[in-house]
Amino acid sequence: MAFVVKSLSMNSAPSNLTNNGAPASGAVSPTAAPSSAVPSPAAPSPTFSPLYQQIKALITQSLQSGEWKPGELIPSEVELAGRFKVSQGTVRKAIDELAAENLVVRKQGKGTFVSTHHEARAHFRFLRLMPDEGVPHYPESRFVEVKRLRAPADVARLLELKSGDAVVYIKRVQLFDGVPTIVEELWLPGLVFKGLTAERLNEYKGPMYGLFESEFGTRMIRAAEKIRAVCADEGVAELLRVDPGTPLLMSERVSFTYGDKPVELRRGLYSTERHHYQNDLN
Amino acid sequence: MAFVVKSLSMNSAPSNLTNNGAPASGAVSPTAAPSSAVPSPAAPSPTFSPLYQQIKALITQSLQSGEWKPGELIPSEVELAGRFKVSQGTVRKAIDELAAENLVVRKQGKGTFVSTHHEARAHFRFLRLMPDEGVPHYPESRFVEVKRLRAPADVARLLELKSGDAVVYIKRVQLFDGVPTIVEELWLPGLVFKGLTAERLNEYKGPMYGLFESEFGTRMIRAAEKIRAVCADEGVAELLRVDPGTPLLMSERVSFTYGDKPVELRRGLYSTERHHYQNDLN
DNA sequence: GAGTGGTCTAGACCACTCC
DNA sequence: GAGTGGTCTAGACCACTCC
Repeated sequence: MAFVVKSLSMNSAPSNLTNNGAPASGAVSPTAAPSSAVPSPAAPSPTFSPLYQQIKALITQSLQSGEWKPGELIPSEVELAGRFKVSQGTVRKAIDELAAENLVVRKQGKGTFVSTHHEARAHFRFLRLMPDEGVPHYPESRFVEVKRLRAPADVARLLELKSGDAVVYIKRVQLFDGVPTIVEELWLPGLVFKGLTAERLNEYKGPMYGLFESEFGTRMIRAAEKIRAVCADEGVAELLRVDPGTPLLMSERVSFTYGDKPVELRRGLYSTERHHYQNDLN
Repeated sequence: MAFVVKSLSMNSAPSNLTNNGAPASGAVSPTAAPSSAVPSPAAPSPTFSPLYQQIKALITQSLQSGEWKPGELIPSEVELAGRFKVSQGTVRKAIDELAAENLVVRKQGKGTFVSTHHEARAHFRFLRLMPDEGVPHYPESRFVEVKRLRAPADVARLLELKSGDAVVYIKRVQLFDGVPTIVEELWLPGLVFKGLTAERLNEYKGPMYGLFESEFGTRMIRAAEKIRAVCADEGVAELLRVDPGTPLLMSERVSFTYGDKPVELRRGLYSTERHHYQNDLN
């Protein structure tokens, strides 16, 4: 891993949790008990945060620090409840939200697992281009260019870097059933993706996010995409084997890891002759 | 309303709820009680459905039937728990899911409200075209054509009608700050949208989904969209005041009401000169 | 102060997986 | 049979709204 995160001791009771909700731990009996024994704090905290949100933040830190790695089983709800000295219900509510955000996956009877990009389930969460006919599948990659350069101003701004900071630049073509369909350029922070080379990319089979997760300790957890229509210029037309002037979808995507930190800028051109961008509005 | 839904009597105890989960109502005391008094059913139901899902279905029926109308307050959790003879926690879990699906909106201290398209919050759930600069706002509509016709085969298929069934056809241009940006065609089932005329559309201010909800008892609750890039033909170019051949986004959207019933087909062409289609991948 | 949704606990039992 | 997440209950108290 390229970065270090101050690790919390998860094994000691977290004495800094603030229970500004319901009955204090251990101070309650099943029959109605006077709660006046517990002195209430001076005033309701202005930065009120429910216990389960605090637990969620602690679990997220363990995910981010790599204490529990992608694909691994995390401790059971009962065990986490014991560690954090809260009820199972509170842990459950924290994990519910993490599952809704796709950070973990629950499997009844087995346990809760850290999400990973190394599974079919995850592949189409970020790739929205679907074939008009036939079964969706993952495209083949051909890398056109991989190099390190200094971030241009617009790239630096979107990645929250300083203009001129080192970035890794990647250009590739993606093919479905041998038909070139996507041309895209990527920019990644040089510091985080030190050692990312064309060789590493060519060796690796499967989505790049799997490689980023396994080899660079960086998990993409959400992305913001802006889409426009453009015409193919000559260079792109050649790569996609279409006529210059053919209309293409243009996507600009910024992907974020933990803490809403942007760690990838991707600009793609999609041929929509035999594919379409699928979106469900819920 | 153009259709009739068999209404459930919500005021009588629903005797057909199946509690195939935990302790039977009223058969449990706080101290460990023998549960053998409750005879277990012959075998675990093959179509196992948790109680809260059954409650959710009952609430959804009340929403669909118009017993609780868009914008209105629904009964409190405590009251619903009493009606359905379940705990507040079970009602809460049912409503949690309905809120996640945007069918209802919870407001702490006030109650739970039926969602409506008559509020700023809802407007941008289906309109994803955002200005490159400035604050998002709702476009002005100019109706080009409104007529009734027989559904072509492709339209009938997507709306789950028979080819030749009556549909309402609408063509309009939408303008942001006076600049024509969207041309779209809509097809609606004739039976449901009886009486929808150019006059009604012109009188109405605000998003069409608000009109559909208030005047035709049909609420759009989700949609599936497919997006492609195309070139403007001469007719569209004139309406959008762009050069013929200009690249445009083409969206085909099918919208669904309760029960996953398709009730609108919309085909739109978007100019992305000063706007972009915004999508967040979570 | 009364009513609403929101949080938290403790405890029981179920569905499912793995041995 | 033991362990996991999933459901359900009852009850307490909190944050927020409205009067």
